[in-house]
This record gives sequence, structure tokens and C-alpha cells, in this order.
Amino acid sequence: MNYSSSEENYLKAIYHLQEGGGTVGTNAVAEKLNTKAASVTDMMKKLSAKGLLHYTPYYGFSLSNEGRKIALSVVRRHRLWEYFLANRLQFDWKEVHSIAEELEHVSSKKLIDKLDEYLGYPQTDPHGDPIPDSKGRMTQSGAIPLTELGLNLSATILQVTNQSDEILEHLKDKQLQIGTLLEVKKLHSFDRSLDVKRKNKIVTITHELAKSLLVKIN
Amino acid sequence: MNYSSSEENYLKAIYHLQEGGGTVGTNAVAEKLNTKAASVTDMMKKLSAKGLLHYTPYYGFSLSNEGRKIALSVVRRHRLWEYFLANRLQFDWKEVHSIAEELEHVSSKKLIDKLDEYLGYPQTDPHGDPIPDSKGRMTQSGAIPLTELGLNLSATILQVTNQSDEILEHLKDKQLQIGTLLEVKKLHSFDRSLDVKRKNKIVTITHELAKSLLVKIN
DNA sequence: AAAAATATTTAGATTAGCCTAAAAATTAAA
DNA sequence: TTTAATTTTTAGGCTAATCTAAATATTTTT
Repeated sequence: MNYSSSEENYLKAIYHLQEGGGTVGTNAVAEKLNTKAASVTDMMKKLSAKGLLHYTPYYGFSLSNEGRKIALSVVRRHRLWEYFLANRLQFDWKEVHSIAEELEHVSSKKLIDKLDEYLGYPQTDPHGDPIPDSKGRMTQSGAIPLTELGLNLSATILQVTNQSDEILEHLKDKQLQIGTLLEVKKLHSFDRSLDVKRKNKIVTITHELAKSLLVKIN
Repeated sequence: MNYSSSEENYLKAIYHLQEGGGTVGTNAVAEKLNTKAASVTDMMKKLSAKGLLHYTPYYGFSLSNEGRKIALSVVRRHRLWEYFLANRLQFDWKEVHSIAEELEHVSSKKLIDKLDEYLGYPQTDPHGDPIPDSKGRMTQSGAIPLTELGLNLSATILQVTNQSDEILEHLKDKQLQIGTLLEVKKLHSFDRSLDVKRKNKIVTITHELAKSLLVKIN
């Protein structure tokens, strides 16, 4: 019933890589967790022996129901702590991720449920990502990646899915944040970059970056 | 500059066992941490190699200045989290210890300093133990063990130094808590137990228990 | 002060999590 | 469809933290 930080990290990584469905490969997990493929294979054997994921050698893995349940509870802990850090302790939203990576492994269920209550049952973390409730349910909004937003449609940034320091820094530079209103004005086919209008200014965004910005049409 | 949870636990244990001065033995540490003497010896070699404690084989160990500094920072984290759990998340003071044992190993200094600020720089945790400030200083009150309180002197319970679940349960039963006013009315020399008056009731307390209750004369 | 009891250390294993290098399987390219 | 490139797994090692059992010190008792 209790899992090591390492096991939890693997389950969470696979959960994020699955993103909806399909299977995940060894290298993808290794890259996400900054380990080597051989280490991943070791852990996959252990986790599948425990029934937390389905594993076919050379083919890939996907979470079992039990595995997804655990992954969701880790995601819940992570995002609640992020919310706490940003909204109560006044951390900058760029700093919260790495601290939450540690806090998320403190396993008391009662702690997390009481924290949730104390925070007023927030729906999303400071990055706009939805927070699973104590039963693992998430209220999913109609979010789409900015790459799929039609021209001249007014939309709001809901979520940043890729949270590398680089991207966060970049967003700050461009003054794009959760809640920012924008419209796509032009699409450059030669490099797939986008010209985006916010207030009266036009900024250019690479396809890479646009992929990790989830927006909602107003 | 960064220590494992295990190393931190050993340093904290030795800190508590030293309690003012003197050296600490292998078995005492083993008992406190629920490990075996051989494990303690192994760790003592490592910690003394790192300069965190003074170690003479067969004689004992005591913290170096650097070791004490680390121990104090762990104690600080522990007690701040206890305070947070009890005063913000409404945990019963008996429950906070074990959760804080996990939280205390999240190492971000900035996190702890911001938490301290958020909580309003509390002086003591829910057990009445003083919380070291960010420089490791503690404001020590004139606390004495109940065993040393004179007869018929009115005093207040300040602190419970031994926090086993058993003791905490026992205190709840006897309705003794931080802040409770009491007087020692009688001392039974044959078993060293004490008759203590709180409000109008007299309760009997073993010498064992009295040792771990720190009080302050009013 | 010798014997007995206790405390501490050493020797040798074990487990989890990770690694490198080599082997095997799969997929892509010629 | 054979060869080349890539991906994944296996084999064998390493470190931190733990353990048991045996050896060595120290302390206490007689």
C-alpha cells in the first residue's frame, strides 16, 4: 500500500507520457526521469510484478487501473503543494515545481485531504493544471493547444504543460501567463511559428512553445 | 551541503540525546532510531569522516559545530511543520509528530523561511518545544522537569519532551496538556510517584512521566 | 584481579536503485 | 529483403543503508 519515491516518480512519468492513451517506451521514460534505459527496464519489471502496469518486453508499458490511481494521487499531492506554495507562501510560480517534487512524496492521505480543505478545494494549480480530487477525478476544461487555435479567435491561456525552467523564463519575457487573453493573427508555414496578439502587441511564438500552451476559446 | 534523510535522522537523534552536553553511546542511538548497534557504528564512521561529529571508538560521540547546526535546522523544520499541521490544518497535537517526521526532510531553506514567516514566527511547537530561528537560536524559557518542582508551587506545563504515542495518549486521559496549571501535593517515596492537583482533582503521575513534563513556576 | 556481563565494532550479506557495456529484438533504409 | 540503425533487455557492478553473527573492548561483579 506504500510506494517509494522512486516508484511514485516512475508511475507519474508514465501517467504524463500516456496523456490519454497508448503505450509508452523505455527511452521516453528514461529521458523524462533523467535516468538510463536499463534502470527503467529494472523498475518496469518491479512495477509490473506489483500489478501497477502492463508490460510487454520490447513493446512498451501502460498503467493498470491501480497504477493510474497511484499516479493520480501523486499528481494531486504535487499540484496541491504547488498551489499552497504560490498562493499562501507567495512563491513565484516558476519556483514551485521543484519544491513540490519533494513534498509530493510525503504520503499521509489525511495530510493531503486536510491541506485541500484548508486551501478551499482549488480546481487548478498555479500553472493552470487541474487538481484531481480525493477520489482521483479531475474537472477537465475544454482546453486545446495553441497550435490548434483558429485565426482571430479570442482565447485565454489556461495551462502550461511543459514546465522546464527555460519555457517558464521565456513566457515571462513574452508576458504570457495563465489568464492572458490572446488571438492568433498569422501562421508562418515555413517554420510553423505563430504571430500572436495580446493587448495591442504582437509577439512571435515558435511551434514548440505553442504546443505546450493550452488555451480555451472565449 | 545536502544530507540524506538517514543522516539527518542520526544527527537529530544525537542532538536530542546529548541534551546540553556529554557524549552519546551506540546503543542509545540504536534504540532511539529503532535500528541495530552495527548500523549506528557504520553511520558514525561516515558522519565523523564528514566532520559532523566527534567519534572515539568504544567511547562515544558528540556533535561538532557543523553537525549541531544541521541538527538544529532539522529540528527547526520539524517543529515548524508541527505548528503548521496543528494550527492551520487543525490536526490534533498527537498526530502531528509522525507527519512532521517526513516533512522535515524536505530541504529547501527558502521553503522553511517562508513557512516561518507565513506562520508569524511562532516561538514553540504544539508540544511546547521551542522552535529554533533561521540562525539556529532558541529562546529557552525557565523550564524544569516536573520531578524537580517543589510541593505546593503553582506551575504551568510548558513542554512534553518525550513524544511517544503512549505518553501522549496517557496525557490526554489525565487531561494534562500544554498550558495546564498544576501543583504537586504529595511525593510517594516508595515508587517516586507524584500526586498532582489540577483544578480540584488530584491525579497520580509516575516518576517516568513526570520526567518528561517540563513546567514553569508561575 | 579474574570472571561474567555488557557494549561496541568488524566481517560478511542483503536490498533498492542506479550505472556501463554487451547482447538481442525491432524498425528503418538501401 | 538484407543491412544498418535504433531500441530494449540482460549481465555484471556499485553505493547507501540496513541486518546477523562473531570478535573485541569495556565495565561490573564477585
